[in-house]
Amino acid sequence: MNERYEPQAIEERWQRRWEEAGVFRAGRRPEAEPRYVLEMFPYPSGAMHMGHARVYTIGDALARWLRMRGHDVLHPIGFDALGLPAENAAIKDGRHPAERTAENIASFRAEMKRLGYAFDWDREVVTADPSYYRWNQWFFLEMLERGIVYRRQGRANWCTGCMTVIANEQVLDDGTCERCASPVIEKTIPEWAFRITAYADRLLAGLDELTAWPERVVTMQRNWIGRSTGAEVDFARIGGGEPIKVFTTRLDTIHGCTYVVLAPEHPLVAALTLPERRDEVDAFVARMRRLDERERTGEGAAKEGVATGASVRNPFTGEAVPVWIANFVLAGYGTGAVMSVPAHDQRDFEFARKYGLPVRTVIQPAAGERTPPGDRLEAATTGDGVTEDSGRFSGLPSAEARARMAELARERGFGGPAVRWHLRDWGFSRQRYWGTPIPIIYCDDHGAVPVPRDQLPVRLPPQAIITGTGEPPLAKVAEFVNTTCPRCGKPARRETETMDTFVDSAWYYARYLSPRDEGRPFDPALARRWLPIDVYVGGPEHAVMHLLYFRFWHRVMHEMGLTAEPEPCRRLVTQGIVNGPDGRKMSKRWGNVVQPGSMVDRFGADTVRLFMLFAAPPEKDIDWSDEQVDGLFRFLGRVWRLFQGRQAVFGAPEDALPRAAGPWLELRRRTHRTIKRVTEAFEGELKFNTGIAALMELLNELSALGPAEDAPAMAAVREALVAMAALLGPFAPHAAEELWHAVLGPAAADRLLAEEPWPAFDPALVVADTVTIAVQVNGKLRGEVRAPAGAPEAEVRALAEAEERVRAHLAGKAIRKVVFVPRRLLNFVVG
RNA sequence: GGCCCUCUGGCGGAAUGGUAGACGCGCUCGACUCAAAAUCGAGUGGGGCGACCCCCCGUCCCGGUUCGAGCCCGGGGAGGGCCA
Repeated sequence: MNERYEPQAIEERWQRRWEEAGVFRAGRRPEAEPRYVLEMFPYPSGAMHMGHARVYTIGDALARWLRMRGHDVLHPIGFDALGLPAENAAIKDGRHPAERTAENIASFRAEMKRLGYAFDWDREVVTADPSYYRWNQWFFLEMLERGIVYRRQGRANWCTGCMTVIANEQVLDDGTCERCASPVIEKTIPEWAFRITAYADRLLAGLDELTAWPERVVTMQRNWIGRSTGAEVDFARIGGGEPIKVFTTRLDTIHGCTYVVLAPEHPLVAALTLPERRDEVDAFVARMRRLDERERTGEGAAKEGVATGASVRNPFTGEAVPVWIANFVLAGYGTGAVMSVPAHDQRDFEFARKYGLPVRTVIQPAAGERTPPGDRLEAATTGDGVTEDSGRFSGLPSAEARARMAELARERGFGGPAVRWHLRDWGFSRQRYWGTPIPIIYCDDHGAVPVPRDQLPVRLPPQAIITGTGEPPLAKVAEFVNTTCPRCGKPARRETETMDTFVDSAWYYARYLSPRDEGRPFDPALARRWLPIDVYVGGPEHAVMHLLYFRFWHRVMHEMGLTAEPEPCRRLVTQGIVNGPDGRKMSKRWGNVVQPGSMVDRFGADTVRLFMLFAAPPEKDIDWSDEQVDGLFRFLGRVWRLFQGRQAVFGAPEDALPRAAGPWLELRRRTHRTIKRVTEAFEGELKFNTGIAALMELLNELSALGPAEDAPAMAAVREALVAMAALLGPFAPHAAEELWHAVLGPAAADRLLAEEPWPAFDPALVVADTVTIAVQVNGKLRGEVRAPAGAPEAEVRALAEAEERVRAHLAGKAIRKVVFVPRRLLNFVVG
């Protein structure tokens, strides 16, 4: 070993050795229990940043540890290479996204290799590669046949000048196009969608099985799926026509309904509106259409609306109530229409007061102060209670009223119990270039015809001109668009929209199983061995969308018989952000960006890795800290010098170990306790920071000891050194290899620590034979005594009472009670 | 507004209801050196203390349960996340 710790001198060498030996290839231990460790694959925009270094370091430590525990480990990596940022960058600098993406991937790959991640590079998957996205197309066709993919009418901003779809941000406040100043109208255009709502109940129920997912993520998914039970009722239109369906969770309040509100996009708006109200309504609707959901219903947005002049009949009271249109009702949720009960819903209350609509109290609290009549109400009372002024349903508890009223609606045929979901179907067509082409051909005679499977992949034409105007760039590539109908052979046009990139990330983990498979997306036999993923590490920002699509897709694959279990992943670890040294988010704007690459140059990969793991537990945010990093570099330097200074023990015979005594026996205990503590850092909650701290403690103790003179002492030191090198393996793998080989010498020259067994501790050595017991008087610490670990209460009490300080606090007081916790504490309760 | 999370030294963070502050950073002092860097050693929650012993206070605040609460329960505050 070198005299000094110089990471630059060793890291590359070990990376090469690992690669040559292929130690990180999955499937090398067919007899062993498999483990699949996965980190969310990166979107390679620009260079790798600290956030990436953190996820991959966390996953890598786990993967390396599992390998040392004897498992056959699958730890693959790939690149999420399609998508908007690459396309936008291409628009900006005029380069083809494929070119830039390839460069970025090469840079990521190099950085990852420099950090020494134990990836099985043979399985690398790049989603921009037609050999990957052809399977997106294949799944699309499968799902189309199963009715999971369908075509629906979506809404989009259509510029009457550019004759194309444009994004919300491109529409100016006056409703004209940003580039050509022509009016923008809302147009319904067909789009493709996944029927994820058909899986809502299963996705919800499946959450119960995800016991090793962070509770936060499970809750977010539950809220996003958002099951609510209530009732649907029809409000008949006065003057006839299609009734207005409303969904409500508070049917018990319907006798207090004083108006009905529709979303601006509700299909009946135009038909309902009286001629004298039309101008005002049209203006309002037009204005609302230009705002997205957030702007309409968000914090700052005032509740506003307009009356249509029309009325509908409350099916329970027979009363006519006015129909309004308002910004806070969303077309996509429920039926796009709500019954408003201002007395018992705050939003309805505010709206009613603003527009002078009547307020009628129909619920009284079960106990306590009565709710005043509507005209004297200051705020809505929103809780359940007992109905009043509700005809034959008066005097019922809310829950019972709801059930009975829904039942009546069902009997009479104007509604009934209903369940609503917040979850919407997943519209996945994009008017973009850099995505998976949707394998559909439009024929004048046969409509939308699926591309036959043997013609996949439908490749992205490289010559597309990318403009970012909203019109699909593929539409301009004649060679791509013009084709023939697979059914009749007549000229036909290809679909020019591409798929959302969430499709790519929905199933990539399965492609890693057999990445070069040309006959199917992956090998189901391998899926039975490796899936579900044992640990999935990634950022909490993916808690809802990605992880929900990922679960959805897996369920579909499960139904197709491709996977054995319905859920894709057993355990999820969400890691925190790496902020700049100033505690702010790393960004060019703050000038606080620290590149992992430059840190590897300065300190070596091992120090950077140690920092990521030592700064805090994985799920917490951390601030980059040069001082803290310095400290970890120093730690490795101290470890290095320790080994340097103890070379005399490298050859010590193991059989002398049992004879270690005195401080050397204490050292052995410390060694075995350290093994236990570091092992625990990987089990259950991940606590790499305390695991590394335990190694630091062992180092401190070892450094404080004088030279080992006899065989047992030398053997004890050697034992500690070997353990330390091995325990360091998952955290600082390069230094660990070097140190481990230094101690073991030529005998181990052809072995690699990376695949050695994880050290075991001797249970007899982790329990101390003498313990320090705290002595309290009335719960306050007044001393401590040393006693044999198995000492009975009486013996410890005698020792404690002999302590002067304890005696002083006991003097003149009567001992009422003594609490004894073996090995830990003795508490005198005096009075 | 709803749901959820967090709050411990100067800083990052440790603590199965049982000695609060492990470990690291920073800082102070010392050793080595002509000097510096590097390294090594000692100290480091606040207060009463010149020093020791010792005592008091201390985990956002208030209350409770308990022999004993950073941890459990109730109420409040501040900060953050997600959703609207």
